[in-house]
Amino acid sequence: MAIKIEMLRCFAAVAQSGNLSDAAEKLGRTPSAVSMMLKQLEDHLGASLFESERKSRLTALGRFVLNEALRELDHFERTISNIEAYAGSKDGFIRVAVVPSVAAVILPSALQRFHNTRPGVRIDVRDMDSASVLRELEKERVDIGIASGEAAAGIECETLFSDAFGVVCRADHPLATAKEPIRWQQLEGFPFITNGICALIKDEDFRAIVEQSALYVRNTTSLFAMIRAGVGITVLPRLAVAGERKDLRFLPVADMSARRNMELLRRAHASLPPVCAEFQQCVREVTAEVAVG
Amino acid sequence: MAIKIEMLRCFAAVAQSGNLSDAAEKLGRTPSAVSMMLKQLEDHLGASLFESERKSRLTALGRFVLNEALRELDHFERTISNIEAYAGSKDGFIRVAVVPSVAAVILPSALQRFHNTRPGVRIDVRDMDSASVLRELEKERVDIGIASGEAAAGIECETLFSDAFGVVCRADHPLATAKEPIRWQQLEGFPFITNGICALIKDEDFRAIVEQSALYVRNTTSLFAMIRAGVGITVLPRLAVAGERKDLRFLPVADMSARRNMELLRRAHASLPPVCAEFQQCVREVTAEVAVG
DNA sequence: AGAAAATTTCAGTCAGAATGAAATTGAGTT
DNA sequence: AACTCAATTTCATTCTGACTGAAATTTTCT
Repeated sequence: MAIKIEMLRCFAAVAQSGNLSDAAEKLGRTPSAVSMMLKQLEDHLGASLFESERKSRLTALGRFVLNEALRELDHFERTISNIEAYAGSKDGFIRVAVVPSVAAVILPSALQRFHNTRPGVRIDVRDMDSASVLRELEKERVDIGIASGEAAAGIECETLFSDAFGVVCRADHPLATAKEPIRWQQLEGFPFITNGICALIKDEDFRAIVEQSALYVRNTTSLFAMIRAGVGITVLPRLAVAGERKDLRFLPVADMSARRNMELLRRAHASLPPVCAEFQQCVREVTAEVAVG
Repeated sequence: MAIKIEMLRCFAAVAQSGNLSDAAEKLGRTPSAVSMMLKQLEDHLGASLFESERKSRLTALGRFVLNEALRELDHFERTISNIEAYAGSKDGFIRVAVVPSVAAVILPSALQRFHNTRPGVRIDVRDMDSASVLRELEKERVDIGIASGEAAAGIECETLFSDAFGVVCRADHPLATAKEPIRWQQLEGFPFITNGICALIKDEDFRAIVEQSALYVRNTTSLFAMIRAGVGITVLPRLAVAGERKDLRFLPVADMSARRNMELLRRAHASLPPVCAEFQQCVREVTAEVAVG
């Protein structure tokens, strides 16, 4: 029997819960059903996925398969929800990919404004990093993107606003009391947490700071958690720190070139429905009102 | 009933063959089975996928679903073959993503050499553009990449060779007889076909040429076909033109900065099996022997 | 309108997956 | 080492839902 998606779902559930009965519960099946399906998969592959009979500890193959399976299940689920969303929308359907900070600060108002004039149009918003926004746009998985970074061929872009980088630290950090904009050299000696957006700053004094950093954190939530915990400081655009202002400080920096441009992106030559243009207009208006940058 | 992958496969087959009975044949099912499955899908979505009863002409929803379905089916198939390849390899398993020119020129010898010392190791090679190589590497879908372009955070790179850009045209093109390296301004007035790699050349004289170009072609095969047909000329790295030399000319250019570096890429901190290192060594050796750049 | 082809409907069949009980295995305990 | 308890596997049975083939319907072409 060929591998089926149900087998992957089943295996993933077991691998993640670490035992068979919990997985069975999660899947809404009896343990025996899960056991048989797992056996089928192992028979097909001709090797075992777990180290022992008790289903904790994966083999190397198991880890590999789990990785692939999770990816495939996620892809499948996104495909289905994309299709269902499109089918369920009578008056139009717009898919938007944005970076988290825009999703948090700009989009809520833009969505509300758009919804007032066009209540029937369905909008799918996904947040991801800038590179992924570009990619999803190229692959025609979304209609509109908002991200920083240069547009690739075949992508039109229009600058929405420009956002200055600054130092992010706890309120009780020595730098927090600085009266002047921070120079990169001042960061020297303080534990620094590098993040994905740091790659945009080319200044060599700053690169030196990044070089010395021992920590690289992708996820913004854990990044803030670490700063709160006093693990170190980081550098982010102002917009990314909006909403975290209570216990954290955003300190302007002297390097005026440390900015990112946020671009409104769409595929060139794509024939988007007219509502798409209206939605973009909402985004522009809200951006102007929020008056960032 | 929820959407299942079989429904997508079924729909894609019908949409692509344009009629139900051929699709049924292709799927190894009877037409009635296919019809029922299709009906299930349409019922679930609450809208029809085809314009008329005869299954040619898709609705807008149909086109959208076909797009998504093909993507998903491809993704699924790749997941399965990845898993089966890993499971079927006793002595190791290496996944490589490379740009087409390297796949054609460097990899064959490198694979052969590696296979001589390590016959049991399975290697999966996929060719794609540079951006996709990076992406596949980041997503842990491949272990090793060969591509041009700057490495993102978390990716180690090592320059393999440097490849000069040149003008590609038919043997009977006026420029083909030039004795001197071509200057970008000389391209003015000739129909120019832009391609994906052109984005790497920043020279503003060249950018002006690209601006005026009315054609953008991604696929290398059709790019060569168009040049052969006399539609226009283009600019490519030397290696990408290797093997097409019979009827096409590769003309060196005066702009010495027009080069791309080909990098050997791997995830930093990834614990790759030792055979991976051996394979990389084969690539380095073959590169040195072919002595490109 | 009529013939031919394609598609849908319907009832019956069949395959494969799920169940529940019983057997087996594994980990921890005395 | 024997025992206990829980987890897992096996097995026979049941059940679900997908497939088939024939008949009905619809569409297209003449």
